[in-house]
Order: sequence, then C-alpha cells, then structure tokens
Amino acid sequence: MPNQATSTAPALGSADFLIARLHRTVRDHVEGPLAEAGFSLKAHWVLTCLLGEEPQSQQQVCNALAIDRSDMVRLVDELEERGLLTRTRDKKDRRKHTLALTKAGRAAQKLCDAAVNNALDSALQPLSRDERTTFHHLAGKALGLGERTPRKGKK
Amino acid sequence: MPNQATSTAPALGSADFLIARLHRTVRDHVEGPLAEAGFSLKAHWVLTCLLGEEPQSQQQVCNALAIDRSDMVRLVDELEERGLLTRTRDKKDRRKHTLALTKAGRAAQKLCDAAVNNALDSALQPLSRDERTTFHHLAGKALGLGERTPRKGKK
DNA sequence: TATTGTTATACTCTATAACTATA
DNA sequence: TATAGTTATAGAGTATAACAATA
Repeated sequence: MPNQATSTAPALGSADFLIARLHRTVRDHVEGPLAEAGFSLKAHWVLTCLLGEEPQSQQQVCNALAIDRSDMVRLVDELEERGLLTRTRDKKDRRKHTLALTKAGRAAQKLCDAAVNNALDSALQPLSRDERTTFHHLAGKALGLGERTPRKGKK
Repeated sequence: MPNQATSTAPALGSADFLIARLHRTVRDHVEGPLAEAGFSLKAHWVLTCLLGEEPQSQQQVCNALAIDRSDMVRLVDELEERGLLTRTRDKKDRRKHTLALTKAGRAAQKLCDAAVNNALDSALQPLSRDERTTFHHLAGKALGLGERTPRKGKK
C-alpha cells in the first residue's frame, strides 16, 4: 500500500488538502477489489455511463466522464475486446463510433458496482448513512451536476 | 485547461467518481493562482503544516500530509533554498532534520492561503457557505481526522 | 536491526500534438 | 474549416529500491 498518513496530526483543514486526501483514500480502497475483478476505475465508469443512457458516441462518454479522447480509445479498445461493449459506426455521421453495452457488459457493470460499493463502505466508514448521503449530494452540487436522483446502492 | 466535462450528462453518481472529479476541479482551480505566486500545492501544504505546530521533523510532516519521504526531500530542498524554512539536525537524534518556518515562510504561507481560499471560493461556488462548512466537516470526518476546530479562513 | 533522510529510477496517469476520415 | 477517433509521445506526479548516517 502507498502512503497512509500514520494517525498523527492533521494540521491542515484546507479543502484542497482534504479532497486530495479523500481522493487517494477512496482510490486506494476501490482500486484493489476492482482490479481483482479485472477492471480499472475508469473502465467501471465507462460501463456505468453506458448503462445510464445506452447508445452513446465515444465523445459523449468522454464529455460525461471528463476523460480525454485518447484515453477513451484505449479504454474502449479493451472493453470491446473483452466483449463487454460494441463499437459501431454511426450511419448518419460516419465519424462517430456508437457504443452500447452487451449483455456481458451489463453483468460486468453490476459486478463492478458491487465491488465498488463494498469498498466505498469501508473507505467512508466513519460517516453514517445519512452523512454519506449528504456528502454525496454536496459533492454533486459542488460539481454543478444538476439535481439528479441519487440512485443509491441498496443493501 | 485540461479536461472539463462539457455540461452534458453526469450519468454517474458513484462516490469514487464524484470525489475524483471534485479533486480535479479543485486542483485545476487552485494550481494556477498558486503557481503564479510561485508555489505548488504541496509546498503550500508543507508551509501550512509547519505553521500549525512549528518545529517538526521531516518525517512528521510526511506523516501528517501523507507525502512520500522522497518527495518531501525535494519540497524541503526548495523551500529551504528560498529561505522559507530552516532545516537543522536534531541534537537529540541526529538522524532527524527539524524544520521550522522563517519569518518569510510565515508570510509566504499567508500569501498562499489567500490565493488558495480565493480559488476555492470559485471552485466550490455552487455551494453556500453553510454547505461548504458541512462538506468540509464531513470530508474531515470521512478521513478520520478527529474532531478539530474547523479553523475556517475569515473573509 | 530499525529509522531518517537522501538519491536515482521506474511507473502510472494524463495531456499534447499530429494524423485520418469524415462532415 | 471543424469534428470524431486514433496513434505516439511527453510530462506530471508518485512510488520503489538502494544507500548513508545514526540509533
């Protein structure tokens, strides 16, 4: 494991520090279990993004996830190779690649989701359920993501 | 600027995604102004850390900030060269380097703090003051940073 | 033997630039 | 001319491993 702050003095309350630390803590918790299931964080994001609103162009997914086009190519390459999504040319605009989940892709997403939610439970353990909901809501609001239904994972 | 999600569909409500996005948004906002002032994010953290509880060993600062020792060497090298802190051998345990801010270091910290707080205001603009306080508190709690006084920047 | 600080190196992520094919 | 996707490359940021000095 990388670099866990060993208990000692927090000393810093700046929001940029807290968010950076939180980011790493969450990543450290989630990455392992996901990797065991054979996925990266971003692969999970892509699958989840497609699950939401299914046929989307690569570019749309890039925009939704704030992932660079050149990264997306590699991500989609792999997911396609593993038969988790299909990549077809848009007939109306042949520049675009339309992405859609396969059945296996939907199953993979579900699997990832379970692993991620489980890992998040332990990463955010100090927070109560209500606190997590509030935190979640505020994070979304801070990002300017309009008012969406939270879509919480059920236990 | 790097990779801003262009308005479109959020699609993802997973906490790991929100935190990752927030991390980048905040970093993108804060890094620029800090760089103009001649500092990196981590340099600001180090200065702030020393401000809190002044004479500390390099290792203590590493622990508090979850920064790797090898990174810390370079950070401290630069800050020392610029006369913002002093690095002296601990006489009781000559393996340790004791760090302490200089007067210029304290001034620099104050300058950075202003730049950072200003940048955070715009990065977290969608949140009200109360919401920011709540978010802040929850982030700290999630990290298991005991109950500290928030030490909010005053306007 | 374990710890602090140091150095050099490797690795991962992400961004950039240049190219193609379409529009 | 501008956009979608691709490719190859470069740059941050961070982790790893080995070493010297000290305990």
